[in-house]
Amino acid sequence: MKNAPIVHRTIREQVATHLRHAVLSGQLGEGEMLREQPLANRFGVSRGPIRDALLQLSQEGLLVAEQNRGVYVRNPDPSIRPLVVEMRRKIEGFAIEKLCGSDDSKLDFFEENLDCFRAACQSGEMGEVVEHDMAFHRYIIENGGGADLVPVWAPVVTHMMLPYSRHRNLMESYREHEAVVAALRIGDKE
Amino acid sequence: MKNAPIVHRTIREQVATHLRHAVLSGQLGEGEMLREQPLANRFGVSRGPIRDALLQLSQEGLLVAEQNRGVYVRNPDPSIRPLVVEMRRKIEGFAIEKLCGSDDSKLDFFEENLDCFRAACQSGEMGEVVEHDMAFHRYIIENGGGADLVPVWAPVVTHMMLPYSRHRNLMESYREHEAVVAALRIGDKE
DNA sequence: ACAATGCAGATTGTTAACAATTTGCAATAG
DNA sequence: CTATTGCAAATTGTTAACAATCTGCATTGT
Repeated sequence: MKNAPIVHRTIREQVATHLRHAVLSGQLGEGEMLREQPLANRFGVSRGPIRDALLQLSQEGLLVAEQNRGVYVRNPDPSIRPLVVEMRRKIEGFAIEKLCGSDDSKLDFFEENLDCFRAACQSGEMGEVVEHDMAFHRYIIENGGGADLVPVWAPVVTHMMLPYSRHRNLMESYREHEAVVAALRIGDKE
Repeated sequence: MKNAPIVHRTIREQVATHLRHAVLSGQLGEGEMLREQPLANRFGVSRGPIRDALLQLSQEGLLVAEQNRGVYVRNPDPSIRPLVVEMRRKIEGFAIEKLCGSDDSKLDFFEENLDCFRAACQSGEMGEVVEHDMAFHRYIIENGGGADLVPVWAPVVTHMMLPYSRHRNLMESYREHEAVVAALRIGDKE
């Protein structure tokens, strides 16, 4: 019997992805404080899983946690951006290369994701855009690089997407994804 | 009035650094399970901070957490090692470069750290070795790259140090540190 | 004999109460 | 009037009990 895709995620994961989307889609401004109790009330859970989610997002570099003082949205330092951009290219290039000689069934995911991503970009729903954009890159890493590459990749892509949540040409991002998928189809290594 | 260096660290941090040293110094073998209650008893605290520490170390890539099944020491995938090595070089090179034209008072730290590191290498106390090795690299990142670079760097250096905790020439590592400090003294960029 | 089912134990996930720390403001001394 | 001290409220850190989930093994039915 085949397992359906996981439905039972832990509360921590649900809160973490929700907050991640909220920050990357610009619903939460830079420097904005995130208090535990209000978040717990808002999600209808206790503070425990909220704390876990905030700790996780702090580790990813999306938030900054100060001891006994709370957590706020990171204001990214632009000076390290060139380094981060180069690292993202290196990591995803590494994963894509390994993905080339791979099963064609993988392409099905990309086709579907591309459709969703384009629709989201056109509608301008930033929450949806972030959702499918992250899913696209994450799929490349998990299937090409393996589980060990995920912890290395996560903070990099987080820092990449942080400052561009606002002023960013959505359709341009879409064309980049499109180009990657096209290259994968013909097995190119570019 | 001047604040003394922080003495009040949170339990989560203490547990996290302790476990990190335990894994990197080889006291915990690959694949070994880490149960929450036994750890809580061992440290004389409750499960809460232990859970936080395990989550943090999982995010760093040192441990692997499976839902409702526990946490174990990661068995690093050697195939991604070349990529990780290159990333570490890029990151630390970036930070060291920015550290070059910097205050000479910074050198004091390196001198002292170098002494401690050499002593630890000679005595063979792996716990101490890991302690000062990590402190050396972390100081470079925090002072050269800024707080924003830490989340990106942490998983990389973790994955770097994981497989080499055992078969690794300690004195060779020491000479590398020595060379870096010597280069910093004359302001070299290498 | 063999596979499916169903407990019991162990383990993680969640909750709510409690403790410790920080912060802003008011009272007070200089 | 200014600076310092000392609460009081808000907030995070910790704890212990409770709930949900997984694992292994015995039982059962075929």
